[in-house]
Amino acid sequence: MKVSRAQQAENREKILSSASRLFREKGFEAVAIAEIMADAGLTHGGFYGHFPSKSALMAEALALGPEVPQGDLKDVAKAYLTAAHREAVGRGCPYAALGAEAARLPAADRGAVTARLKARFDALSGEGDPAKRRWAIAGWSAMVGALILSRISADPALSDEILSETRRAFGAA
Amino acid sequence: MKVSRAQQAENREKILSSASRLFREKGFEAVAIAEIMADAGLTHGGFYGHFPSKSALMAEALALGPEVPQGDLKDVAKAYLTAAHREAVGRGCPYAALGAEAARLPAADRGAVTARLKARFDALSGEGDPAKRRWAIAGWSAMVGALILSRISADPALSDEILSETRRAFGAA
DNA sequence: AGCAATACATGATGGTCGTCATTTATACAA
DNA sequence: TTGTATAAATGACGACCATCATGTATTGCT
Repeated sequence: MKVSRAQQAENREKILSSASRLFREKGFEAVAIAEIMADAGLTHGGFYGHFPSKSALMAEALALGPEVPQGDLKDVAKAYLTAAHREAVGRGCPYAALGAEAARLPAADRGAVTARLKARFDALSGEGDPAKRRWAIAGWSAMVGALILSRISADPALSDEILSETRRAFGAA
Repeated sequence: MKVSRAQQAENREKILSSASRLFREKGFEAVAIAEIMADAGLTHGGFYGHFPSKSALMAEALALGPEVPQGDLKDVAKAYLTAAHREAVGRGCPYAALGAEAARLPAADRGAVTARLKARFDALSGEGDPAKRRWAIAGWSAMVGALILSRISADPALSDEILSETRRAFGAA
């Protein structure tokens, strides 16, 4: 059964957002296409009318995710390094949830993520200020790393400490 | 065919080290038990004599990996944030290669990694010096994050920049 | 209004995987 | 030396998955 053009576009977006969330929650290999389609309210057969492969879907889903936060590093740290973000894997940072799996994608499929990454560094860097750019890169790395490590720790105290101490390293209480 | 006690222990270690490398290279779900066993020079059937499940193997394999590097943060950064480390995923840092997947393990299976993580922070922290501990946590987070982000980038220049700028943020040329 | 295009549903296929039951051959104890 | 415990090999099972072929109903054009 055919659907309207508008409905088709809507379905594509729904597939993409379902995939993005499920991939972050369970990992790329652990999610089946049928599961994504069901989550989007469709059946598995229609998938290949929207995307050429599961990897292509992953490549697009990776470049989704929350908008680049506004403000300087300190503000970003205060919003990013929270227990709520640690818990909400499915709605959180794609680099922290899927970074290692993104790195395993063939280089040809990593163009979109790379562009997003570049844009984020540019947004956090000053115009032509090398020192500021350096701290943007090292600082953003610290946030992603801290979130991942805090998620690994089975000890809640250590997990909290990783978040709070990294926050304080940015001068954010 | 039964083997000697020594041979059995040796086999177990071989399974563990093969698993550790393959998991880092390809991810947890992408590696089959038969593949691990073949890499260890055995067949798949013997696996469950050594480990109760694939997850249990993952939990043990995660706590393996390179020794905690000696020296202060600057020295660690110089050794950790290199192109060679970025390329050698299978022989590199388990947190950077498997961090997100480790976080998805049930808490009961994360005890060993958590202990390793704690030990690393303690090794990098001064004795009872809160400021030093803060920088150990934030600094180690930055290294793990930078390595992951540099592996995501499909643009070699950006990938190199992430490593070198983060290195310089530690005062390491 | 009628028809051709097509988006999604249904169903199938070939392959893979984790796990377990059974067999085989060897180590170790008696 | 002989018998038994057992580590690993072989093989099987049920489930699941990515992808594709075909059916079907609805859209959008003429």
